[in-house]
Amino acid sequence: MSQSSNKKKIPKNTITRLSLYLRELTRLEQEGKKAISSSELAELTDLTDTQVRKDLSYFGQFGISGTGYEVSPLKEEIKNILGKGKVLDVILIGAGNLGSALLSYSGFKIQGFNIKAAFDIDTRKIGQKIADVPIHDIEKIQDFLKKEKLKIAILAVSAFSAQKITDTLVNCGIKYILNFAPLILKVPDDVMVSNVDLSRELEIFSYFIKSSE
Amino acid sequence: MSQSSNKKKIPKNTITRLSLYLRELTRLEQEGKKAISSSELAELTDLTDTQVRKDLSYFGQFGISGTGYEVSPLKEEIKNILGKGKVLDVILIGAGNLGSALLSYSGFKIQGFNIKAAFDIDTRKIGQKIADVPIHDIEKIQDFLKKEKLKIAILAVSAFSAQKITDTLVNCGIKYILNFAPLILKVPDDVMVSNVDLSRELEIFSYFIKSSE
DNA sequence: AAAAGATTGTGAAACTTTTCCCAATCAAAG
DNA sequence: CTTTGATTGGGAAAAGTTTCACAATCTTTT
Repeated sequence: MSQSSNKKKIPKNTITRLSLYLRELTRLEQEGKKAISSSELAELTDLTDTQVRKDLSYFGQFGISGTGYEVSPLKEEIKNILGKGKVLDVILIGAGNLGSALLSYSGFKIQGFNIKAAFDIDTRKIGQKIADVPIHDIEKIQDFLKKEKLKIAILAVSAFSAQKITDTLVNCGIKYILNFAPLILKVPDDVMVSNVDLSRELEIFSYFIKSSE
Repeated sequence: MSQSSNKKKIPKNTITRLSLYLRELTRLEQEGKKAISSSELAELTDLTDTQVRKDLSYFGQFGISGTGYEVSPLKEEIKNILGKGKVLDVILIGAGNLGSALLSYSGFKIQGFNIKAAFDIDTRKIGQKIADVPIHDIEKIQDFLKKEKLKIAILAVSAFSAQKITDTLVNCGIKYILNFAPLILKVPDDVMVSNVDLSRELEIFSYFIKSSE
């Protein structure tokens, strides 16, 4: 991705942590809390106060010396930084076990992501709906993306078919892929892939168990 | 003095990448490939040749100058480093949408992880089986863990109940938690938590979309 | 109105991870 | 058996990230 920047370089994990701050601030706002210090926010997110302040400092000065940060305004700032002003439409490829669970997962909608349509190869699923999302024939992806200019796809298909589908998606203008298939997708430089590999997470535990024995 | 610990510190991501190498090597072995160079392996994993060599060098010298690495032996070495000699039993808490999908997900078993039992609060599910895994009353976790000495739990419950269940798990000797609930779990220092937050992944995309506009 | 107390924002230092680079090594060819 | 070519392993440099430390700033107290 093109890192257009005359500003300071922002660590990758800062973005991940902003997301964490946003979650806590949203909760705090609901609980009626007005202000919070960096050390309180750090306590809630298992980070350090310096880390919180440094992360925020990449984007501006939001705090008040002696008091801390006002919850609501800071929440809005972070929402803005993360581009969460409007609902983002995404498509889901693969309505199997995992895909179906993702369709039913309310978290996406709560967080402002709308699964506009799902696609599958299974004729028994095509035409049906899961959690109000229609499941289309996977052959129709191209037609669909020609009309709807979406940029994000969630890929919940087998490792076997993932690369072929990815090529199609990239061809149709998809720029961001959340990939659940256990393989490294080959994409052009201007396409961003984030991998969620469930077995890998356990494998890391396995290493630490081994190391502690 | 003289605590001469010769162990170099191993970067956290090195372990994650080992897992990646293992996946590719397993595939390559099946395809009958005998040897591979660091640059070929890098190509397959979207990394650099130096990175591959450096990662492996933390654990020993497995390569042959001029030739590269022998696929099968290297695969075995990494399996060993990751402690994947034997099947690891885990438990799953929460048999809702996501939990059910995880129970049906064949990847865990393929990778040597066995979901020994699932636990839920829903009386309609208790006593049933999903993908051959019995679902027990969540109240029985303590009894179960007293008999079965497992160390890993997968937590697929709501954010609301996650901390309370975590406290119970930690009390019963669980040391590794793969957490799908969108919150930061508070655990003692000797317990390791890995978070999978699906909305957060999309949020990161959202940031980059915003930045590129 | 001044002093005491709390907390931010940020350069600089410390630490971590990745990348560079090349001597050493091994295989294959001449 | 010597040269050529390929490739590793790892020290050192570079790049990236986190932590430290403290002046500046705002609030509260006296």
